[in-house]
Amino acid sequence: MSFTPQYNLLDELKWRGLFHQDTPGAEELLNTQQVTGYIGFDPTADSLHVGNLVPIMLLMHLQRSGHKPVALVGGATGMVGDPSGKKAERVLLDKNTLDKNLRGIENQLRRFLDFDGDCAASLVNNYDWFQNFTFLDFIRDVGKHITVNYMMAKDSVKNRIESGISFTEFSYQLVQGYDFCHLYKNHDCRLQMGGSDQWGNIVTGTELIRRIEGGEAHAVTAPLLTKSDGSKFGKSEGGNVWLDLNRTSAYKFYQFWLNAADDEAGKLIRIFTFLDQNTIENLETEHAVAPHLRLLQKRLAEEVTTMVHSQEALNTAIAASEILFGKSTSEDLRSLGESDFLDVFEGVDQSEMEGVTGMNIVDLLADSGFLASKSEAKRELKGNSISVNKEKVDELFQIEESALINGKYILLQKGKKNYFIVKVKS
RNA sequence: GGGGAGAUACCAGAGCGGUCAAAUGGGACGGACUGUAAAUCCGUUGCUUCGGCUACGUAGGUUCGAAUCCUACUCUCCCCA
Repeated sequence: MSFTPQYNLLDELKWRGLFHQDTPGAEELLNTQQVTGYIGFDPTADSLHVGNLVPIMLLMHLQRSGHKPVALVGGATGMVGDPSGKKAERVLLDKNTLDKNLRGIENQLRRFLDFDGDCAASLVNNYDWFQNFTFLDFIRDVGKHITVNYMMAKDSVKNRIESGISFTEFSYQLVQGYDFCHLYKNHDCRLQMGGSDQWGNIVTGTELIRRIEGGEAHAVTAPLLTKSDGSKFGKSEGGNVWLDLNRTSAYKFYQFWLNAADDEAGKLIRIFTFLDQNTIENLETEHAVAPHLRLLQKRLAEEVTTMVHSQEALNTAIAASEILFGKSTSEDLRSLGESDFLDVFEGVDQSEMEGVTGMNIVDLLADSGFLASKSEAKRELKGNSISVNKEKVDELFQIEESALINGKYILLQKGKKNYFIVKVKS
């Protein structure tokens, strides 16, 4: 049986900056056979965040190049805790939280992969094969094949020898390693991918496959994403940027990408979109000529928002951005119908209040919950940073009936980027 | 077990009887400039009914007055065994 991939996966990952290292022979395998490869996702929250998008892209590329992706959710490994990259022991999640997290993550993963056809993806949960695996069986059948010396040599363990590591987290690599072994045996899975911090865990898996099954399996890792200023990727002022619309609105999601720094945008657009090399290089050329137009960031934000959410979500996000950051005025705001207004500000924090007319701006800012205290409200007002319905106001400003948009909304703003909506109860 | 040093705002770190809501730097937020950038410059960074009120590890004490002095406790770090 002959197999030709749609494209050379590793070459593709390399020019996109998604390649860190692989095991010898991985490339040949991928170019001559259809390979089933997997990546595991930790159920640490009930939603994935933009950082998880990197492994998702890896799976999507795997599938697009003609191979079969398996997304694994860590119902079992999530109970243990991966020490990789962690400075201290983690708190264990309870079963209920774990279940909720697993369901949330599974639903999100489905969106990115095609579960039909020749390259049909599958979704597995390692709890399924671990739940009836007894401790004694595990240490006899799996633990016997790996020495403690071997396990201690891993960076994830070595880095914790000084500060301490529980037996639980120490065992983690064996549990994950066995996943690979199980998938090898039952799904003919011969590749595991992941971030470069997963290298140690993955190699424990290939080692187990060699010793238990006498087989050969491979690893491909992607570099860990860091921002050029050294801060963690995927955080914005408001914390993590999630894929769940209830946690991070389409508007905020779009803004996250739009705000990418110039020297990051080229890197990010390679990693997080499927645009080809030519298109990206042209965009970069255009961007270099007119950086203020930020074509690169706009295209990046459009592509990713559409991929993760939808075209409609993108449209809303763009509309909201135009209103919030364009040269829109108080009049533009008032010309919006109520449903448009709500759509535009869908992702903006809001609160409900009554008896707002006649209220002083200081009280409104503090009582609505937009600012923490009246002192802060006064401070910001003195600093000329507060706008009501897009017009700067001072400390003496009173809320009039005419300030209500559509008879019930007031748009508060601190600086350029912080918005808040007060919904007036009548 | 013995000896020593320390605990100050988001972080680092001064202050060592009143003039301390607490220097300075970083961070954060805001303003100017700009491209919803970077760099730069400027401002702000405990609460308040604007009378005050709470705050310098915790609890007491000395004093007209304490972040500063005393006592106990808790925790952290260092050295020796």
